[in-house]
Amino acid sequence: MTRRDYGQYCGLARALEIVGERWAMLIVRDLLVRPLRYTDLVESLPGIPTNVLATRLKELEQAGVVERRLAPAPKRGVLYALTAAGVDLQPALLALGRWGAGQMGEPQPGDIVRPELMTITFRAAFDAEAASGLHATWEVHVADVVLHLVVADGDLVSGVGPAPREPDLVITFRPDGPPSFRALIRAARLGEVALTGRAELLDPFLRVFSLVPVTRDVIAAPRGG
Amino acid sequence: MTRRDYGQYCGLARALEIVGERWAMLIVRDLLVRPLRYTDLVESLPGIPTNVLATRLKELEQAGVVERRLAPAPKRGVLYALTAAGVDLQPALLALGRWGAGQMGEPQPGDIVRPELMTITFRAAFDAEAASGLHATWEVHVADVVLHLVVADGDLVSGVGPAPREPDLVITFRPDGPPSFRALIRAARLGEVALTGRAELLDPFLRVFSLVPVTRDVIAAPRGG
DNA sequence: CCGAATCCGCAGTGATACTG
DNA sequence: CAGTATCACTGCGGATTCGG
Repeated sequence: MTRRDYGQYCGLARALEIVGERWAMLIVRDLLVRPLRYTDLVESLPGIPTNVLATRLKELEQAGVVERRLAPAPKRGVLYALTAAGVDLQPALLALGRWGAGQMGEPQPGDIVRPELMTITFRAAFDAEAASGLHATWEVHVADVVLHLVVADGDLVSGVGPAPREPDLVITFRPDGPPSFRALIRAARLGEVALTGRAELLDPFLRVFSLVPVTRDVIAAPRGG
Repeated sequence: MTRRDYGQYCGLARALEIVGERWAMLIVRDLLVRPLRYTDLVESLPGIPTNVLATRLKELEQAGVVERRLAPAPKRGVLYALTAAGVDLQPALLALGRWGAGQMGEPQPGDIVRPELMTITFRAAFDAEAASGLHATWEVHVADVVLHLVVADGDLVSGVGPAPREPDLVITFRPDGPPSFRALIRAARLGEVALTGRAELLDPFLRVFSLVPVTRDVIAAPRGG
């Protein structure tokens, strides 16, 4: 058994053999936002050694999670993107992120906070049930970054950049401290964000993106056998 | 930043700092079946160095994921069990397991297959929608291990040992090869399992525990910003 | 500039032996 | 049963260098 091989016939063990190494899941997370070039990843993952990044990208490509693409016209080069199997990691990744969010306190001084990642946090926080019957497009402006959120009856599309069509409401957040999702929600609750458009869509926004603790599954009571 | 610290304010990064180290998730997986003693874990995780196990247990205890308990009367000693926060990892762990299951082929010679883990696989495979309105108790006998499954209208309780009440149907599987979940389902589909009780509950069993690929989330199309 | 490869020191891991 | 102790090894962190 190689170092990374667990030697068990188990889906979880298999998953960890593929994306369980250090930095691997964070690479997938960043690529869930959009395809990135090598150098984007380097600055997007503060502290990652370049040799480790290169190794992970090869391993993930080998495993069919990531694929190399040629970047389109203006800037030639390589783009790293998720394959379908890579995108399929999203539910697991969001679930892990939700759990971790519950284990987090306030941002520590020195913690990196990148507003682009809110794209993913919005997906993790999205409450499909609360959004049933709702149709709305928001744009969130935070720290020079523009995000868009399109909710259509229980479905969410979130990404960086302006909305594909005129947004119903633009929420502009000028944070004092780190531009985190929490800080945004806090400010929005307190009315400390600027609104442009249909301001009545702020309440649905807060209801649909709440990131409350997930309901706890019941574990079977131990019992002799 | 310490070695295991990612220095990012991100739920996923935080989660990986806690349960991202090698073997950690597999320890949590085994404790989701039932509390175990140190030596149970050693044989339950083939190949784990005992010093690594001891280190992980301390780290997970420190992080509030695992707690030490005193074992009850007949056999004194230490039991390791999940805290509420540890149990909360289950949705993420099952999601990762489902993804990994889709990346798996047939068991390799040398792969360990432990039927107790089917407890977890049943939870991962459980289709709550397909189970709505269904009330049934199954017992699965496979390779000297007894598992129970209690479905009550969209809810599942699965564990090792006999069912808490008389099971509606007992499914006995005597595998030729490795006693995996896949092999069980395959055998059940082909009628190669022994049934005791209400045999008409085999079909619901197969509908509710299928482990089909999850529906793929749509990723936002890349767009300039 | 992009996309790495290379080198070094060290921390985390694997394997085994040993102990209260 | 429930862990420590020891030691070789490998992967990681950090920095530098290199080719297109």
